[in-house]
Amino acid sequence: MRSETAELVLDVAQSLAQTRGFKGFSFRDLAAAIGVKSASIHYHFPSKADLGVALVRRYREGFEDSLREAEARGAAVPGRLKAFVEIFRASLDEDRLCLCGMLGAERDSLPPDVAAEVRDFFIFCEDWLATQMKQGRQDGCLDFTGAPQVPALQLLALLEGGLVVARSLGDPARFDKATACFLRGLKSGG
Amino acid sequence: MRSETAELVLDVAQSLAQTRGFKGFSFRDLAAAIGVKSASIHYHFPSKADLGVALVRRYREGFEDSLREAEARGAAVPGRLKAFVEIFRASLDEDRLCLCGMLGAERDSLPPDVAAEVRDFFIFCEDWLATQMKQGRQDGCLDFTGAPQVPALQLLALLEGGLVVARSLGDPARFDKATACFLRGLKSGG
DNA sequence: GTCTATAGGCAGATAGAC
DNA sequence: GTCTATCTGCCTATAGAC
Repeated sequence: MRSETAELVLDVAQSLAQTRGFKGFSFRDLAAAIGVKSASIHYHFPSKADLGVALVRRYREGFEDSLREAEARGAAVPGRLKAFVEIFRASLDEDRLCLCGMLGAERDSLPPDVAAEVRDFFIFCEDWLATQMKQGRQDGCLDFTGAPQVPALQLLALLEGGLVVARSLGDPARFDKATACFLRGLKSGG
Repeated sequence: MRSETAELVLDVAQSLAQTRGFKGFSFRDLAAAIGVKSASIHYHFPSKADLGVALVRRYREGFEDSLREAEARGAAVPGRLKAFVEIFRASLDEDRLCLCGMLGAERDSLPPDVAAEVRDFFIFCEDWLATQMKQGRQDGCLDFTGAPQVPALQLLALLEGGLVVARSLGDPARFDKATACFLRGLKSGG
């Protein structure tokens, strides 16, 4: 279990990391935002690398929870893919990137442990998506040729890149167009 | 005309920006790499914002030159799209991102002038790609429904995101699979 | 758990000699 | 054009009181 303050720190850190990047916020920024001194942040997370690892791990767990929930709702494959897309889309509403899209870009200036967590996140996404693609084709609701890994990778890349481009242009609609048409193209008879 | 040293500075800065991000390199880094002192860098580029603007502008001009060259070669639309993809792919060979993919992610911690140049870059790419898509459909070599802007955006996002994911996973082949299959899907009869 | 205080380093930027 | 020297400010991180 993590203390309330530690969770608050992670909330603020995530928001700043998704907008400014890992090097774009400091312990002082976090401290000021929650009304403590930076030394207190170090009490909860000794180093910035520790904070980064916790940040990405929690982020991935959030993804896993959301997706499990979509599966538990009994959603079929297209609904599950839509749920996946909407997690990304929600970031855009707050003018943020995917945390791991941001950190993945910054890889070479990241503490190695953090970079490893980002890698794990992408692997998780690719695996989950590939599983859905395979299942969808079996169910007859998706139509594509070749390995399920390919549309999985395409969707993941489209989402990560779509956030960057749409946010840079200040136009979320561009993200919506690109992703909606991609999903439509995957559907059998679409 | 820019001095030889200034061009050298831009070369090093571009390489570092594509790997570590804009906040991931300093005037001292650039100076050390080319064997001068940081004050000399300030002589050529008074502020880091000035350097950033010059960097992105030169990058876009390089794109424009490469694409004009592909058109001048008499390449048809599929060949032109391939040329576009290969500019991105070349970054991956050096374990770099697209400069504007990186800077676009970092937008909120960028000098405003630099962010504006990045926006211009994306607009240019979208326009160029949309023009190709439209032409390709007229020529009968591309097959898609709806506005040409949509596959243009999809390809741009796929490339930017594909670089981040593939580089994060240390596997350029993932970029190749995703992009090759996307281009194949666009071709009529494919 | 949070504080004050501080160490030690690196950042962008400038002044002025050569 | 490049240099030395320096200013000012921010960063991560730690020691030790409360």
